[in-house]
Amino acid sequence: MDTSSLLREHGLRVTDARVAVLELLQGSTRALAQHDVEAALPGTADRVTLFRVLQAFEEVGLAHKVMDASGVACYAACKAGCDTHRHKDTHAHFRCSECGAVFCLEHVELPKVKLPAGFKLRESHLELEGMCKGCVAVV
Amino acid sequence: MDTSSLLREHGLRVTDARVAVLELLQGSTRALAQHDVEAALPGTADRVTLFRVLQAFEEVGLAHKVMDASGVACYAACKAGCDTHRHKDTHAHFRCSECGAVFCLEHVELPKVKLPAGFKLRESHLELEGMCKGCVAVV
DNA sequence: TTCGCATTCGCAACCCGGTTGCAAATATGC
DNA sequence: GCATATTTGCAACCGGGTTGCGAATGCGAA
Repeated sequence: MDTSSLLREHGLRVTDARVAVLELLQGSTRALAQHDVEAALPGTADRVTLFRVLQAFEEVGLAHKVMDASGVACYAACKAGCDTHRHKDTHAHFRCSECGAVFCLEHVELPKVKLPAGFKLRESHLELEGMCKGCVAVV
Repeated sequence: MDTSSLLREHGLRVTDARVAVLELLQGSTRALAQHDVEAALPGTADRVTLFRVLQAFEEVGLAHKVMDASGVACYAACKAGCDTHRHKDTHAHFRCSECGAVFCLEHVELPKVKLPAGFKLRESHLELEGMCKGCVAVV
């Protein structure tokens, strides 16, 4: 599926900024902060536009949003199976404590947890922390 | 163990702000944002002081820091077994999507996960999301 | 191809949590 | 009670996130 069709299919108009960002996300193994996107696509769009593009992607189910260790939002392209109302909900993330990169891990089984009485579970996310391949290599 | 001794034991001087904040955290079932602490202890200390108190608690192992859904830091008193260099590392948090509260869950088993080649795991955190007792009751 | 309208963009400005530098206040050991 | 290292409060700064609004643009219809 090409990028433009993918955008249209999710109800978004096709613009330079959106195409560029979506392709960037799709080509990345890690989740990118707005900051990273700005750096990777210099001069492509205003920071507000990037903010809105990423926000829109999350709303329509084109990208996941995940917080890095310091609380800044990072985005990763969704795989097929996500849509506006329901993102793939069993999802794991790996955060590198060296470089701060966030990686998405697919196919992770999550444990059953018993919650205190009265609590209702909706989603589970497993957050892993350690060193990524690149940083292990450097040290 | 009383609060003052606990502070001294962790190498911190005993001050009004620290005692008040530590007791607040210990008496709370949920993790508190700096904002919450300010609201709970009006006039006790400047926001910078609260920031530094919470920061100090985390450094010496008196409190855990955990991000809420929007990336703001929340703190919860550590149970015995945490120290300066090593916080209890298998820990689960429950975030209420209604009120934003963060609860700590003890005694949760985490699954083994196989990471991509070259990655090194150090800690795991399970993040659960849903509705807390109070919010379920309201709806 | 051109037109019209709804959407999107860029800018300026604002908000808020987090953070620092520094001088005044204070906890602690003697 | 004194000296000193730590802690506090203030003012100010920072950066990510967010909004309002007029200008530019995508896209369906003519």
